[in-house]
Amino acid sequence: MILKSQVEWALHCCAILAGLPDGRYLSTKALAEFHGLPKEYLSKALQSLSQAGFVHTSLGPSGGYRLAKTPAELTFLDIVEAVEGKSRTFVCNNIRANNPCRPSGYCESSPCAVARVMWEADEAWRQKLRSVRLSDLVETLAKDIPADLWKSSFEWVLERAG
Amino acid sequence: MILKSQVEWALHCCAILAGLPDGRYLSTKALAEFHGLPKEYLSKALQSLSQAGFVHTSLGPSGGYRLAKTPAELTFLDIVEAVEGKSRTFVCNNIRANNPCRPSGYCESSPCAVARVMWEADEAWRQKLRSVRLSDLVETLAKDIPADLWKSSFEWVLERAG
DNA sequence: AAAATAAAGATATTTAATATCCTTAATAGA
DNA sequence: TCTATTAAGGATATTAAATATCTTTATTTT
Repeated sequence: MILKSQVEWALHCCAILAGLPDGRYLSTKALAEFHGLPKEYLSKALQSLSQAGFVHTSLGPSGGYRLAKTPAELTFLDIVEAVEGKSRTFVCNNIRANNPCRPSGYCESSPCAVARVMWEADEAWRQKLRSVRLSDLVETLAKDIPADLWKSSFEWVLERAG
Repeated sequence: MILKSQVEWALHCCAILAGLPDGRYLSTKALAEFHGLPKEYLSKALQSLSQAGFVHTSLGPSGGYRLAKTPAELTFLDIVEAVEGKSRTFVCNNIRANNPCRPSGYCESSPCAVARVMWEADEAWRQKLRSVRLSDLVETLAKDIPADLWKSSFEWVLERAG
């Protein structure tokens, strides 16, 4: 069980968009080039963010994406769920219902105990993702690299932002 | 991203094995029949548990599986990891390394900030799974179904246990 | 009018999950 | 000793999901 690589892409793209000045847009092409990703496929991840309402889009030359919310209003969970979907990572097939000793017509009152635990773990995962904001990520990313690389990266981005 | 259904199977099988009297074994055939699962494929999940050292096996007629530890010594995480593997659910492809502004030869000092958060969430998931023991599951399962169904189920199992 | 863009649908390609089948070695019981 | 039954593991097939690529369309800026 491994998350789609699109999750990683979307998080990095949002981090870049977070640094974009108000009113400007960054295209799929620029985001793909900056991260060394396949443009067409990255586009699908960005479409997911758009459908979830986390980015605004603009058409035509100088079009592209910008965040629809402030970086403090966006969490990891928002972005992960936009790309990966909101369904739980454990699916209960209710195999207890196959127990040959069951009276026919017997019906469970509650979800399977196995599923309940797995879903609690899933929720712990989501809770952690919910607790980290995009603004936290940007802050950490900035600390992790030399200031001049940070600066030149945003110059590179701004040259391509419409 | 969804866990293998074998995870669900392994957890239910361990719960049954937890109720098996000392020294007795339950075969793949019986476990598959009890849960309505494909015997050959379930066998692979049980082999994973065996390789991880959580069950003992016995060959020949009246052979099969029994737990290698007490239900209190086995956690959800043990069983999930035996079947699903221990690798993290988020793989970092280090796409920050593709940043065109990077000086060649530049080397990161720490893992990517995106990955660090995703791995913390992964760890929260594991921590929750680590906190629930097989004995807890058995207790809950027993509470969830009528006592007579519980009893007849174990009679069914014991009739087939070598 | 021309060029660039996002969106979305169609279609491959690759990888992982889900099986099934077969052979081998071990073992219990007749 | 013989037979039936078992786990283990390898080989292979099938199905579903992830990863891409290509094309068309509508929109918008210049």
